Amino acid sequence: MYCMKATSIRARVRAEMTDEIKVIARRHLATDGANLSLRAVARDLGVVSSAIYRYFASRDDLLTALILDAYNSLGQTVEDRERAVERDDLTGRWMAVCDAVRGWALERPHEYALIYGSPVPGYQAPPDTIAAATRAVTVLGTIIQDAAVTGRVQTRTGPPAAELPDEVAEDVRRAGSVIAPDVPDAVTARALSAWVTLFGLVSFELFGQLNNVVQHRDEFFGHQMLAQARFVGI
Amino acid sequence: MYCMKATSIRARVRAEMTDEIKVIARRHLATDGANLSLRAVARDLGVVSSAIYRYFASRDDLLTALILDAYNSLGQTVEDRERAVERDDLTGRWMAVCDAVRGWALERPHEYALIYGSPVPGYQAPPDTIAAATRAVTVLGTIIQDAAVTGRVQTRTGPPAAELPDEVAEDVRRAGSVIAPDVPDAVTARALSAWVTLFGLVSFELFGQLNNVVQHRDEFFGHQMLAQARFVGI
DNA sequence: GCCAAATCAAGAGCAGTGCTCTCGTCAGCG
DNA sequence: CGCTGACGAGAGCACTGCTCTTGATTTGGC
Repeated sequence: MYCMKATSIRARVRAEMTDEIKVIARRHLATDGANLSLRAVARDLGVVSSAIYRYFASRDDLLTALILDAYNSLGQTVEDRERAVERDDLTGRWMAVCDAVRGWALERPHEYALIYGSPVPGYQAPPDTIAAATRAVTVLGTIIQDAAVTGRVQTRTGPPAAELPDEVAEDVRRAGSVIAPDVPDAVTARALSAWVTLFGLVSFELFGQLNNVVQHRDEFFGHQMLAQARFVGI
Repeated sequence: MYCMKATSIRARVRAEMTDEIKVIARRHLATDGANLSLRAVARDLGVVSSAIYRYFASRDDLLTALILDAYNSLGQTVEDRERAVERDDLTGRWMAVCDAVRGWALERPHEYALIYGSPVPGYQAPPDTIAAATRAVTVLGTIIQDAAVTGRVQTRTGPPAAELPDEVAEDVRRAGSVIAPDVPDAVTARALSAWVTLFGLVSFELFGQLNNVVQHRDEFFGHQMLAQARFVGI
């Protein structure tokens, strides 16, 4: 019978309502900026403001839900775009990741700001958030892992680099232990650096730090990220 | 006579009042986070809220003033710290800049977020703001310029790097033309990349993206920035 | 030295916000 | 089929940014 469905009717319409709130909230985020108004969302939904509180305990709760969705959306996008590249094309895979991140960010600047901009006042990252945040960087880990096991990673790029201090080696090893265990620490360290550069550049572009400096955004980004690939050693 | 002073008494107390408002606003920024309340500032100042509007046309105006001050404070700090290093020690000068930026940011996280985090909703950068924002990066430009004129810059670091596309070379040349005219375009491009990495890393640290990943923040930062110096070619 | 003019702080008030509490209503569950 | 729990509406509180008016105080020109 219908009533035996895994989710009761009540639970289903509740989930639908929750989704609808998030959709409208995202729309408001895209137009009005970061200062999301619960009351405005309620108005758009044709409902009184207090009704929202049946679904989200507070405005911060709503924002947290949007943050989680954003991390997952970015992660999904990166995964999909990277998967479409031939496995052997390591540079192509890295560039696909970079383009996916930037493209996603340019399409949803306010959602990007939500997760990679200044954290909201009371910024506590729930555990499930950090799991979702890991998805994108995991893709990068897989790339350098593949590079390492197929012996196609340069361990020495550039002039005699500084040796890794023990503390740094420790951090780097722990960070790479799960997804990139066969990658030399020095390469993992450079990959983390490239990761930072990727998001640094996207943030600079989105937050206006490149205004009046860089005109050809696509070409500049592409070149710098390619240089990062060479720097990492793939 | 006293009355002949260049600034009238009125103008002087006005400047003092303006400063006092900014000081209290900065304090509120440090404690309460980014959502600065004009009324709370007025309360702390022992004045009614509408009185603030004699000195700042709006809350955004106050924030803009704080942003300008923050840029100048950061620029001043970077300039001072870099000046203290011996001119010939190019790596030391670069590291001093990096440490100055990070130290300044760690001391005033909310002011850093104000200028390098997500821009406030209606984000229009007044012309004087971009001038102040240039101070810090100018120091970096001077370093690579000094490196270039003394012939101590590696133009080829690492494996055969990608050639600079014309559009990128154009942007890079314009960016470096004033303060670093003798630096090869490829080096300027890498310096810009290092600059992005510096602020990317500071932002990641401040905005919580390094939580549960990097434990030894000082050592990690120091190593990565040293690696950037090598990457740039100094 | 006086007086008009400019400047100032105070207060009331408006529209908006997040959030809480209460109160009928109605529909899904047992 | 009846009950109970979830639900939306509404009022209300404390707060916000901002505007306007009012009365006091200072300033600068005569």
